[in-house]
Amino acid sequence: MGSLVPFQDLNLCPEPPQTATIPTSSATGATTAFNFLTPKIEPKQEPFDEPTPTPTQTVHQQENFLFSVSNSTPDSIPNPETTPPSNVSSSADDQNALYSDYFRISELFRSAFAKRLQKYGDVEVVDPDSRAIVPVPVPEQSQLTSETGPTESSNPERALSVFVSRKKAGRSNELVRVTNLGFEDQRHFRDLVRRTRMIYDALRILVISEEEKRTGPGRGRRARGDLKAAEVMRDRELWLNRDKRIVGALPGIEIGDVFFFRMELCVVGLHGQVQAGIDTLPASQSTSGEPIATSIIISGGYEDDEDSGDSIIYTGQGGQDKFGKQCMHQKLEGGNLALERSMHYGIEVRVIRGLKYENKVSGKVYVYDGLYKILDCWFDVGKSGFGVYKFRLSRIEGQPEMGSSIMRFAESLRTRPLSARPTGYLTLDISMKKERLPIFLYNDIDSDHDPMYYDYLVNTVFPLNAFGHGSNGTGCECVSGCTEGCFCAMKNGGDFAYDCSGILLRGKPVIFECGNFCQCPPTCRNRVAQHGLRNRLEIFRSMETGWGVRSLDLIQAGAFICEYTGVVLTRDQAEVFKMNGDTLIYPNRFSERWSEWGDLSRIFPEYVCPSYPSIPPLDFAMDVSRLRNVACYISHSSSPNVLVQCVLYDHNNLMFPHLMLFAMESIPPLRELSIDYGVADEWTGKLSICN
DNA sequence: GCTGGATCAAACAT
DNA sequence: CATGTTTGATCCAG
Repeated sequence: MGSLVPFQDLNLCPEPPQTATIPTSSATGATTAFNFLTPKIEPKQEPFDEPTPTPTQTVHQQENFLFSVSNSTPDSIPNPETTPPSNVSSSADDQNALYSDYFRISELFRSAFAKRLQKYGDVEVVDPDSRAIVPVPVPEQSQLTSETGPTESSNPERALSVFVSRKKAGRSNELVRVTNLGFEDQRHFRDLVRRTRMIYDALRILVISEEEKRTGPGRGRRARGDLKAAEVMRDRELWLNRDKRIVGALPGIEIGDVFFFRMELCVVGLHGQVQAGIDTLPASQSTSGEPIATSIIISGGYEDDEDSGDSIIYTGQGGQDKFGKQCMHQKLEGGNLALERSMHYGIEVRVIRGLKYENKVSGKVYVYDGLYKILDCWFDVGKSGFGVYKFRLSRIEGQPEMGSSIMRFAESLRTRPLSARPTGYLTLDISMKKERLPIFLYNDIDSDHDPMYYDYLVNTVFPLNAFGHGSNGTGCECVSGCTEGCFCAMKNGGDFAYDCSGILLRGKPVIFECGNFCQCPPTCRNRVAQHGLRNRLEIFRSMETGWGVRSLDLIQAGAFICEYTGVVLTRDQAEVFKMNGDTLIYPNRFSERWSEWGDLSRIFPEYVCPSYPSIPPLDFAMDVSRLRNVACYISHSSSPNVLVQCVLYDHNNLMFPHLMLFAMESIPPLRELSIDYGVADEWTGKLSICN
């Protein structure tokens, strides 16, 4: 173990392609087997060429060499990433207009939601009066209003205040259930939710950092970025699911999704109350004049709750003083009445659990745990001696495992891995203590030990001449840590790339972290990726993706995950290695997901986008044949949850940046990580056809 | 349309 | 760090 193995002896493609099954119906989109112990992609065109547009590529299966990429006519398979939904508009001009507006979420959602549901999904209007669920067609979508946005502001400082207009729209009173979404629609809504949450996070962090800039660091009360971001998005009608009151599952939201703020739940429409635990269609808006409950949050605020996972005894609301002590009897009104009525009509409720989580300084994280039926309702005397309403809820069967129990399980894995999972671990640290946190290797499905046979490479190996290029003495002199406007901040375009807790604010062509030539301490906020792992990772074996990577910790959106390491080869060197059949990575192929992260200018044109210096295209390859790190086992997805960001810190040669991986969304524990390797998307479909 | 009350927040002070 | 305090935003009922 741990010794170098000649590449001839390596079995890089141990699995026949037939066993590399590609999921075709998973709601998470296509996480496919693209890493280096699973089928190898052999590009036909020159590796250093610009990546060809994905719609023109398809993948064919070959006899002994697995797969190859070849060109085909562009019209073969439309790429959902670049092709606007075909059923949304008819004329070419409309298509173009829609495409250019693709990222304007509100319009997209309004049109896509109404029309897509009409075409693919069943929308049922829930009618309590008839005690039946009646399918009805979705009303014709109203004309898109083209708003004239606020006048452009050339001053970035003013950008935030410009966001807020005074237009408000309430929630809809139409009670609806969404079912039978096709794969494409699931993926569409998933991307929509993902983009919405990304905007929310970017805005939230922006508000906090702008406020900090104004008042100075650590002075006064911190701005409530969670509230402000939601307000801005509501004014811009960027909240999801406001035009329909959805009962049951929400399109684009999966069981196990984790949210960091209550307002985030409002923004995506999972739960519309800022503080209240029971969300309802209010009596005043219900056709029957009765309130109907749609979702609840169980968060530990009521002493009479009893939560055993699949079954819950949930206490109604009310009867508490301002400190949360029961001080009077509850009444059968509002949310309590709504839960009773939902039980009466057999309407299921979404359940969200609020959990304390160590990574979060205060407050809670919120996990969507799926749908529950209300079985029973009674009036009881609570622990404090006052009357409370109680509801017995039971989880509907056949749903994926609860996110909250996965989080509990991950917690036990972190502390006592061997007692939580006695068998299956091949090693409890494949990095052999080279990383600052151990990386588990786990396989409970076959006898493959392959990752054990490589030396672990914690830092990328650069060519010697990488350090020769103008790298002498260019650093800051901030002895007590970098501040706004310092030398290193200017190198990054005036702003640091990270917030104070190391969250990536905004993707850039390259980030200049402080390094050897800087006077600042290791704790400087401009040093993030160079410090290595912050989350405990695990390489695991799966039926779907061969080897994959997941985290035992909850990863916050924008957080650093790990570096993608290897031995950097120049173009000439790569030619030689390629002939050896070595496994090479071509960084210029990675899809540039960093450009999406934190970029508000696509949504808010008045938000002035700082201009970045152009950097030379990535013109190197990386050898991972013998030395590699955990990143090499991350699977490919065309709708990934991890992005690649170039970072420099130990040298200043723009030709050879570090490839650093950051989370594109909140990633729950034990959910597989994925990168967009930039390979053709269609081979997902092709492979499933071939198989 | 306005207003006030209720509400299983979130951040900070103690 | 558990508990209290402060500042909130939204929704709904009247």
